Amino acid sequence: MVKYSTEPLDATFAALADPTRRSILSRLAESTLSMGELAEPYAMSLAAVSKHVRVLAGAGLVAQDRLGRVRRCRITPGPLRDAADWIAEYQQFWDDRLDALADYLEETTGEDTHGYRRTNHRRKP
Amino acid sequence: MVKYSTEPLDATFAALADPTRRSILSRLAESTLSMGELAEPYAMSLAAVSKHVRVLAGAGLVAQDRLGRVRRCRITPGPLRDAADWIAEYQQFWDDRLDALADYLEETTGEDTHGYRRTNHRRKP
DNA sequence: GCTATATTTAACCATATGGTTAAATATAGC
DNA sequence: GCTATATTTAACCATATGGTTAAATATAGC
Repeated sequence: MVKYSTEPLDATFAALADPTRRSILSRLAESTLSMGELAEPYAMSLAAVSKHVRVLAGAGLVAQDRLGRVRRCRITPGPLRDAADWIAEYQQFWDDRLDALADYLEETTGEDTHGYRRTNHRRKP
Repeated sequence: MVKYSTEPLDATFAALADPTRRSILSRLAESTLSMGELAEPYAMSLAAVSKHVRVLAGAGLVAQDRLGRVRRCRITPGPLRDAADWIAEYQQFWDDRLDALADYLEETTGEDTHGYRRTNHRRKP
């Protein structure tokens, strides 16, 4: 119903969920670009691209510097680190797939190991 | 207007953009859980949680095994790896912040270095 | 078979999202 | 100052999202 907190991670992941926005970030990783340059390759209006940049800026992923009448965009990757850190918590799962499968089988066959299965594994190798 | 491709990354990042869904993933990283167990801590209906799990399952992040009338959910982290890989492309930016700032200043002062600024830097240390 | 339990599905609602075109704003440059 | 250019903002629209309650479905267990 209501938005709970609009945590930074919400905004970051939501910003990354759109292919146009990922493309924009990817291009800004190569060089800074004005709005016009940014919009050129996409089959949508400049106004639409402007909105996408606003979403990225709202998530703190992009900043705009005004140089005269042109707005030059650059990437500000801080929030990406937090997103990467969040995901990294799960890295063990794709590192140790067989292990995870073993745990899963163990669990579904009924053993009582509530919540403490992978305790002795290293989180970040 | 129309959805372009609904690429896997779109679905993955969109799924991660909701705090309830991140919480669900986080809990499923500890152990598998039935729908009822999953829903218990949240201030929303079981139907709402069921929808969240559907979104996660649609993104390939969660699978459900039917054991009688109970659906036991488990994490399937494959898509997380792809998301992490996507983000990792930008890691140099938060690794080398000062370097990036230098490049930015260089660019805004007008040097013609189109697109090949960070060429000699290691992408993945 | 009947009843209770676990879960999903349907119908609905309010708000968010991603796009449009047209108007507004601000600086460039003569 | 006037005109062109770069960009944003406004008003609008269709669809998606995240929630609700009520009904439907399916198995458990006597």
